[in-house]
This record gives sequence, C-alpha cells and structure tokens, in this order.
Amino acid sequence: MTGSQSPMRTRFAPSPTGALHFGSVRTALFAWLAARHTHGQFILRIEDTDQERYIPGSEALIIETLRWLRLEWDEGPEVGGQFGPYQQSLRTDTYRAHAESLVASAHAYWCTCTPERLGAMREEQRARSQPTRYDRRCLRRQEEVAAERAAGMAAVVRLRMPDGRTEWEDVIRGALVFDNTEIDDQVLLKSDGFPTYHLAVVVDDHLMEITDVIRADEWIPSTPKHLAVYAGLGWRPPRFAHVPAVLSPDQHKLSKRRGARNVLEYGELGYLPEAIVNAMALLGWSSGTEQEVFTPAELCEVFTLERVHPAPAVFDPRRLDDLNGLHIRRMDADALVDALEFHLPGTSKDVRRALIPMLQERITTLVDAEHLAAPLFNRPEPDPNVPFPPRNVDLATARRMLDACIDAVEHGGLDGTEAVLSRLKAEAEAAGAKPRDAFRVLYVAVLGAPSGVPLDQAMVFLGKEESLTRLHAARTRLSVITG
RNA sequence: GCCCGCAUCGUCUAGCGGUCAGGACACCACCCUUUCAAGGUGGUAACCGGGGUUCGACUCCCCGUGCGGGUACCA
Repeated sequence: MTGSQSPMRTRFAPSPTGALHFGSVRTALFAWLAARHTHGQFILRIEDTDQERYIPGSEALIIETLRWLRLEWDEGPEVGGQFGPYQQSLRTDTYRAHAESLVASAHAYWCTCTPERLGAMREEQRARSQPTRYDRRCLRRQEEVAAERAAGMAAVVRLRMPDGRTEWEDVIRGALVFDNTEIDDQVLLKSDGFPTYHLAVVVDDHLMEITDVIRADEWIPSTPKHLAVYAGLGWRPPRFAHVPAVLSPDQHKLSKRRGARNVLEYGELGYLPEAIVNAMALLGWSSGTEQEVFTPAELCEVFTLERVHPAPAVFDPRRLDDLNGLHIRRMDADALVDALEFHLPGTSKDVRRALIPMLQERITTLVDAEHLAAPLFNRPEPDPNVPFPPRNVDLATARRMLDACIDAVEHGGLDGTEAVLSRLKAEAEAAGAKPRDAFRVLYVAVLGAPSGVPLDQAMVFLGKEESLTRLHAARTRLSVITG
C-alpha cells in the first residue's frame, strides 16, 4: 500500500523559543506521518541560531512533547545519527564555510552597512511606495568593504539574489512563482558569526539529505531565497510542502504571544496522545473517505501530503473532546486502567479495574473520571443545591423508593442487582411515577447527585454496608421533612 | 506601502464541469434506558461578491472583498 512511494526523509526543525502549541506540533505530525507512510526517516533538529530569542529549557520541553505524542525521531537530539550534530549552534563552522564558499563563487557578498543606514533606507523606500529591499550599496564597493573588514568593522554576508524568476512545484499548493526583483538580498551570516535561518536551513537540509521540506506556509515568501542558495552551492533542492496555519477560534494564527496552549497541558487536562494526534491530523487533512477516527498507525498508513487542504484551519476544541471520548471508549480496559493512574491518584490497579465499566463510556476526558468516581470514595455531604426529593418526585414516592431500596438490599443483598432493579422499577410504577424521575431519589441518596455512574454498580462497589448507610441517611433526611 | 497565499454549513472537511452539494463536531427532536452518559434514527445549516469561458459552473479564468502570511544581522 505504501510501497509505491520512495522513502522520504523529513524533519521537524523548531527553534527553542518556548513550548510547542497545536500549530507547530501539527506541522511536526505531518512531517512524521509523511516519513512513516513512506517508511523513511523523521529527523529532529533544533534551530537555535538566534541567541537572543533562546529560552532555556525549551529544547527539553520540545523533546518531552514529541515523546509524549509518540512522534519518535530516527535522528536528532538524544538519539544521534550519522548527520549530527542536530543543534545548529553546534554547526557554526559548517555554515561559515558555506557562506565563504558562496562569497568566493560570487553568489554572496560581504556587507558593512549599519542597522541605522538600513533602517533609513527602508523608510525612504516605503515612503516612495517601493518594496523594501537592500540597495546593494556594498556590492558596488567591495574593495572598500574588504578594507573596512580588515580594520575590524562588523560585517555580514548577503545573498546576491539572481535576476529572473523563481518557480517551484509545492506539494500542497502546486506551482508557485516569484519575480526575483521582489526578493531582498538576504543576510546569510550575521556579524556575530551565526548563520541566519536562511543559510542554516539550506545547508542542514542538504547535508542531512532531507528529501521533503515540510514547514509552515509563512516560509513561502522566503523559499526563493533558499532556492537561490541551493543553486549557488550547486545543490539539488528538495521538494517543498508548505502547510497552512492553525487558527484559534477568533480566527487568529495560533502563537505563543496570543496564549496558545502548551500541548503538554492537554495531557494534564485528560486528553490522550492518540486523540490529539487524530484531531491534529484532521486539521487540514482528510482521508477522502468518511473515516474520521484513526489510530496513529492507521494515519501512517493513509496519510499523504497531497491531501492536505491549503486553507488555514480553526482549531475547535469540541472536536478534540469528541475524538478523545471516542478513543477512550475504544481503549482496552488494561490500557485505560494505566491511563487513569495519574487522574485517580492513590487508587490501586484493582480498584481502577473495578471502576472501568462505570467510567469508560461516560467520560470525555480522563479528568472526568475523578469527578465521576469521587462519590465512590468519599461519602457525599448533603448538598443544598441538589433538590431532595428531586423535582417531579413527591415526598411520599421518595420515601417509598428509599424504603423499597433499603428493603431490597437488606434482604436480597447485592448479588442479584437485576432483581433489586426490577423491584424498584415496579415500585416506581406502583407509585405512579416515571422510573426516570423516581430513580433520581436513589441517585441523590447513594451518590449525592441526581445523576452519576449506574446505581447498581455503584452500590456493588460501595458494598452492602456503606450503601445502606447512605440510604438510611437519606431516608432520615426525608423523615424530618413534614408533609 | 510592496509582495505572496487562501476562500464549501457556526467549526473541520468531501467535491476535482452535469451531485437532491456528502460526512464529522456542535445544536435540536425522537428511540433505547435505573440517573447521566454512550449508542441508534432523523432534522436545522454552506458553495464570499461581480464579471467572463461553457450547452452547463461550487468546480476553469479575471476583478473585487475578506482573512492569513511575508516584507529583520527572528525563526
């Protein structure tokens, strides 16, 4: 099924500027899926060439996030690989050498213009409704520049953007064309000796033998620069797939600045990694069939970049809720017992196993389990906000239901809950009440709320003694009421 | 300012010249039912606007509008 495509080497190359959010992880997921689909390799590379924006600890955070989601990388930090190192800050000599090679072949040049001059230049261009581009002043005075550099003046290496047009076939968007006169002579090597993204990304992708560059569509306008670097170095460029942005419900692009949530937080909120993967895959991608629920393995099987929709997508958390519930219901009991360990702290495996039949089909997130199971661990206090007797149930019926339940449990026990339930149902009907209403009395009595896990299973879990204690307490509450 | 990208129900999407425009989430109703869920059935809801091309446009082209992005010695 996947044999027709040659193996792809893809990479995810985040900069360590903070935690990963849905947008960035979705890009990583697409790259991972494309590699897995073709039985190729997925590489993780840290793009830490900007010392000013570096945030300590974020590399560890990125690694933890990817591991939690099971997006395992074949090469990269902590796992190594033959093309390392996989942190750009450790590769500065390589970039410098390539920058100098580009200068030597006249595809790039040194520039000593100050930031002040550059700013003034752009301001002027803007005032004249011109595109803002470097005016190539230093290109015309290379001997002076050489002297200035020799004298210790700060200098950068700029790409000499060739004339003509740049075209490429984007895997997701098809033919893309740029007029090179619109493209700036990009700085490739900063005066601090570090490369810019534009140099490092090309050098690394080539040296690491990346076949398909999968990245956010904000990179489309600078792709011509990258293609020019490939050409200048005499390299064959990879394929490009520019994936659309993920938007928040207010239609804005997800970003750290706007408070996009750290993906790891979703784990604490009770979401399963496989549900998150499923939800992210559906943001911008569809299988073309009517299947919507996928395991990660199924996604690897059917995912192709060609089926990624080019429009930006709004992330709807309700969809994630739905998928999370569906994945929880599909889990086998043992897996759920393990997944619940974090959210039902202090419980034994056996206790959690006993809880599964009550919880599995009625929780959306794992944290829901905590709330649903709470009355099974701690006897609920009467809550003034919970009407008792419940609405639509008169006092006489409520008393009658409780008496019947107490009698059934005392004499019949909890071994045959079927019998208990049918007796209670008959009792409700005899009292002229709908079972729907009458049973709420018992739910409030046993669980402290008019709804919750199934009554019979709850009582079995609590045991005969505790069940009777709660039923009697409720009966007493009713006795005090006059009427 | 200049450049680029995108455009189907509220949201995610299918569609690749002729369809009653399909599915999912959410919402509503009903069924099932010991509560709540889950599950089942049904329903409300969309082709941004204007020009072309064509026997025929959601689909192809142009313009506009809207949204997003780029325009750094940030990625």
